[in-house]
Amino acid sequence: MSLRHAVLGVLSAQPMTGYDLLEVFDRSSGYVWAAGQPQIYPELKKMAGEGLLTSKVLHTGRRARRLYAVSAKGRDEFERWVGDEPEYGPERDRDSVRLRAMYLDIVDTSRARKFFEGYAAYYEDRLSQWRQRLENIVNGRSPLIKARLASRAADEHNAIVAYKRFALEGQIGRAELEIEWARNGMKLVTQLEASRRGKRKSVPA
Amino acid sequence: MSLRHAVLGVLSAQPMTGYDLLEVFDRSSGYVWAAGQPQIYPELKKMAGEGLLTSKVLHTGRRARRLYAVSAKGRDEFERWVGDEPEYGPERDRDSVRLRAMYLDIVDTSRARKFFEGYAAYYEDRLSQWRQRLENIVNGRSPLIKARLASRAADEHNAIVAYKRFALEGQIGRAELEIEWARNGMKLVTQLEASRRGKRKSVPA
DNA sequence: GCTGACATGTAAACCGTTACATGATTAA
DNA sequence: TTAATCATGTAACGGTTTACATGTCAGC
Repeated sequence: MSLRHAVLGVLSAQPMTGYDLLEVFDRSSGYVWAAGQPQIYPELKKMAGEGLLTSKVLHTGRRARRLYAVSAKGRDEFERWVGDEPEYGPERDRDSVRLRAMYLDIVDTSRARKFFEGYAAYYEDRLSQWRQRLENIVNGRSPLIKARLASRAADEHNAIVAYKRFALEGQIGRAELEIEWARNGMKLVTQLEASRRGKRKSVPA
Repeated sequence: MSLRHAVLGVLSAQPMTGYDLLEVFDRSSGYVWAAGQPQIYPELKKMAGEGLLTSKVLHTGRRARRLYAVSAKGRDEFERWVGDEPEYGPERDRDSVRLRAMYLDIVDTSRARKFFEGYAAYYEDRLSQWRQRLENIVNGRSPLIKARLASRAADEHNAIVAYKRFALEGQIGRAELEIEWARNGMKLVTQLEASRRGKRKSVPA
């Protein structure tokens, strides 16, 4: 149930519409929480209903848009959540990639190699996204970080940037590790191919 | 929807009851997929209904137990799944810990430190579980790996063990990385505490 | 007039979690 | 006899995904 906290985190920098939030939660944004459109709109409505958000309709040129902002209650709830001990749910102990990797012996080596290539490609993509986001945060070019810093005291700026940077460095480190794992996986496939060939040669001789 | 594939993977080593599977999918087993009891039993029933598993009731001494085994159809489905290109769903781009870490500036430093300590403790626990499982697999002491090797040709044993080992080494590497990240987080908290104290001292002077 | 970005939603299905529920067997 | 382990389930709820659905506005 972190979607609402992710929403509170983003909106605490700046009021936004559902459409704006969709962009932030898009997988390619480099943010650490992904969510689709059929999740965002109902959640915003629900949160407004619970008093965590306030909203008003804007009529600026284009079609009417609803702008959401964090209420005092929302700020409290977010602070409570960040400070609370996280519970480590079972979803952290579920990894379909590692699960698959355990059984690659039952498919041929070309499939196994493709599997690792795809995994590396996936994390290379994440890596570039996260690196870009990190850069935009440390050099203050991201509109969101700009708005956030503007709303906070100058002596807090250091910590605000430091934690965001640190979280993204964690993502980057993980991505690098997974890419390395995948590369080692490709090497393993090659080794297994060689040892199999070796055996086949020696048996018929 | 990997629970069924996790089940097929485990049962492909050896037929088992739901209760046995629960032990394997328990978070402390060091297996790479966690699932609870209200998930396992209905899923087994469903899979048997779809012809992926066969089952028979055992009356050996204790209370009647239902033993499940992978059918030919189940074996095919599992092979298909392992060989298929995985789709990388949005759940891979969701990390409530990193999300929280981004906003630690709004809580006091003792909370932030506790957060990182808890995260390190969590992965230290995982680490010891995975290391133990890895050891049991490479030295062939795990009953599951024994059964699996017994059911397969000798020239396949090498690859079977190698992939399982490699997957677990991936989990271990990730755990080590996360522990290091958490330790660096604690250092960051200390640094931020120091720089804040420094500022407070200099301002009233 | 059409395409693409803007902007917001609903419905059904699926997966997973928490809580509830039951009963047999074995060892202390 | 009582607690722990064995053994199997159901009900209600909550979160996520896929597919469906609608309409505006700007630029080509």
